[in-house]
Amino acid sequence: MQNNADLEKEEFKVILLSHNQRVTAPRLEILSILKSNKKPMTISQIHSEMKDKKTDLATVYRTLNLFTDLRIVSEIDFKDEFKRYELIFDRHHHHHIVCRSCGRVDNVEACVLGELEKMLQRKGYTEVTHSLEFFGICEECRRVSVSQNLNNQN
Amino acid sequence: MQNNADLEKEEFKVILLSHNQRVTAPRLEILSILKSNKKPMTISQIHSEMKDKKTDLATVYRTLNLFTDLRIVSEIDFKDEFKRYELIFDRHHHHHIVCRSCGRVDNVEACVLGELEKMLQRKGYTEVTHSLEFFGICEECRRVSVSQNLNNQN
DNA sequence: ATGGATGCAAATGATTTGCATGAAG
DNA sequence: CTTCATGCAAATCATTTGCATCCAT
Repeated sequence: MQNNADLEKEEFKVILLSHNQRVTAPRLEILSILKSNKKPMTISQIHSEMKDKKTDLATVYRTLNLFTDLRIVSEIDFKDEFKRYELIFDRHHHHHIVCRSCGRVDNVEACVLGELEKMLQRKGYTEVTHSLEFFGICEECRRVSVSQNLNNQN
Repeated sequence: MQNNADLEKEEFKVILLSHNQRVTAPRLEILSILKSNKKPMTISQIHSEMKDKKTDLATVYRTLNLFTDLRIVSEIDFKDEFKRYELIFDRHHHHHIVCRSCGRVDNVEACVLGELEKMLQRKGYTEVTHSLEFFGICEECRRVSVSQNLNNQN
């Protein structure tokens, strides 16, 4: 009888093999970390969550670049200095909203861009994709900043 | 009688002064370059278009960071290694589509995200903005690649 | 005058790369 | 056994920063 970890490992093997890629320990562990985290992760977050501490940062970079090319992950830009990565398979298309103050990330499930993409295809573009991120101040940060302003009034 | 260049210079002075910023030659020239180019530009594109060849790259970086903070320009990510910048004032809100093959950039005037932003505000987020870029293969690149495939068939 | 902007040079830091070794198929 | 992935170290390259000087106000 297989446990969850084994099942997951089988799933990841299938993914790698179906892309004609070798199954290696770092690749499996990176996929597992991405799967258990529900939010886009930076390279160094991924690296520091690895149990296998001898895996080099360069391997993590190479692996995520590979996965991006294979479209196993998508590369996400939150307008800071780090690229972030998120699994594509097993999650439906969605976007994010990032709090400009605390960095909190929520998913935005709705996507209304199908019409725009169709319009672009009518203009001659093919293989149209898009990258969309929202930025704002989350409720908690707004509360904190309001109470700070009150404190400064005395 | 003022010519166009003088008028433009006056416009840029007003912008800088209204943000309590000093009017300097590099700042005026960078604004002018951004205005005459209708597409987002990289730092090094901006720098190489400057007539004043003694302006340092560091100054261009500092100026664009300043303009971004002041929301005079917006910083745009085309998922390559360079940040790009575009004037905000005097152009209405729009997005871009970038050809993944030749890099050609077109404006996408329609924006259908007002509803989504309202939904996010109902969820507690304030000061909501978004970044949206499209990627695809433009008609010309598709034609080239089709004819290349034909050539390879003989 | 004087605080801020610039040029110059050096530092920073994320990302990439060359190469020898080890592991996957 | 042969191709490809990895570890390690060094290189790369966009971007930032320290500092002396210059200039806008």
